[in-house]
Amino acid sequence: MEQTEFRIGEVATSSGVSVDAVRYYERLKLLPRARRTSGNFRLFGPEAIERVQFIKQAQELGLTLDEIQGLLATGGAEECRRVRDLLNKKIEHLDDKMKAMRNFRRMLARHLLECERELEAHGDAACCPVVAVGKDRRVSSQVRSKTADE
Amino acid sequence: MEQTEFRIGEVATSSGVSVDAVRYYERLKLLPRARRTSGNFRLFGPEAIERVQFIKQAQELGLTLDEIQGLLATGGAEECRRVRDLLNKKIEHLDDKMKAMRNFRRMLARHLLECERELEAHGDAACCPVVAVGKDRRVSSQVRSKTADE
DNA sequence: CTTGACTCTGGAGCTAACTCAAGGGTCTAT
DNA sequence: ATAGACCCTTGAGTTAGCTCCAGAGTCAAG
Repeated sequence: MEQTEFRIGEVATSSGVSVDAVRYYERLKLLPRARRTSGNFRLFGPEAIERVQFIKQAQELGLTLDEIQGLLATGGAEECRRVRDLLNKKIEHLDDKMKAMRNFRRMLARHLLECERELEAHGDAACCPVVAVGKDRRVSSQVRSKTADE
Repeated sequence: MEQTEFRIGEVATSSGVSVDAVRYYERLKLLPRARRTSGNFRLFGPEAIERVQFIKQAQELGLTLDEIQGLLATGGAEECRRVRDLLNKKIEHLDDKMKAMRNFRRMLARHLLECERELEAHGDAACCPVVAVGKDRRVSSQVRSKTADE
């Protein structure tokens, strides 16, 4: 039969974080306070595991625990609207980021190509061209006045 | 005529970081040590600005200064190969991340939809469904044995 | 009822990436 | 030559997100 209660260690290992981290999340209210055994051991439901995994995922994409916190509502209509707005913002943000990522990827790929051409051409005498990174980007306009415009 | 020398403040403001950060990058060798005026003021060339911008970009995509450091070679063939390999790894990594991002985006979008449906249907009596995040993801398999397999 | 693995709390310590402060020089416009 | 904006170094402080520790209690198996 399916297990429905988990002690902190199980939650931790089955979602790939430390028990300390789980307690930490609880302190920050990213997890609802777990109920306890008579001996004061935490008992989590399976949704806790899922939530920890959600947290990890979101984190890897650069959200802070604070932002993640915001995505995890528990309330009624008011809260729901707030979460909806946040979701919208976050999605937009993700879209921007994916675009930036594609650009950056292109840049790296270009450097990679240069790198390989250089090695091909000059072998052990090659001189890595990646140093002059960003060579072809418009930059340093409006750096004119040293006493900058307020 | 084009300006070709910049003091630290110009580098900082024109690439959107603090002067402290610029000095910090120099200490970490993300920037080559700048030459100095007779009065010991740093003088940077325009490539410093570009490099700082590169750093910022990379950072926003989740690279650490350490990793970025690795991408900025200065050496010969050996180094070039190292950078090439790193570039390859990073590109692969970026691809993974973009995929994860698309998934996460989909998840958020789904939550958003639920959120809106709920608000539509129940108005001010709505109860945010985002709490039960990750509901439809296969999870908590192999959480069987409490004394985990080493 | 003992043993060994697990858990508890509270608080200190750690890393990354800065930021701030003190105390003192430099530069340039007037 | 002086004011005010800028810069120097050294070193300490900050925030996020944990991790580690001590000292003590709990739980399941044998």
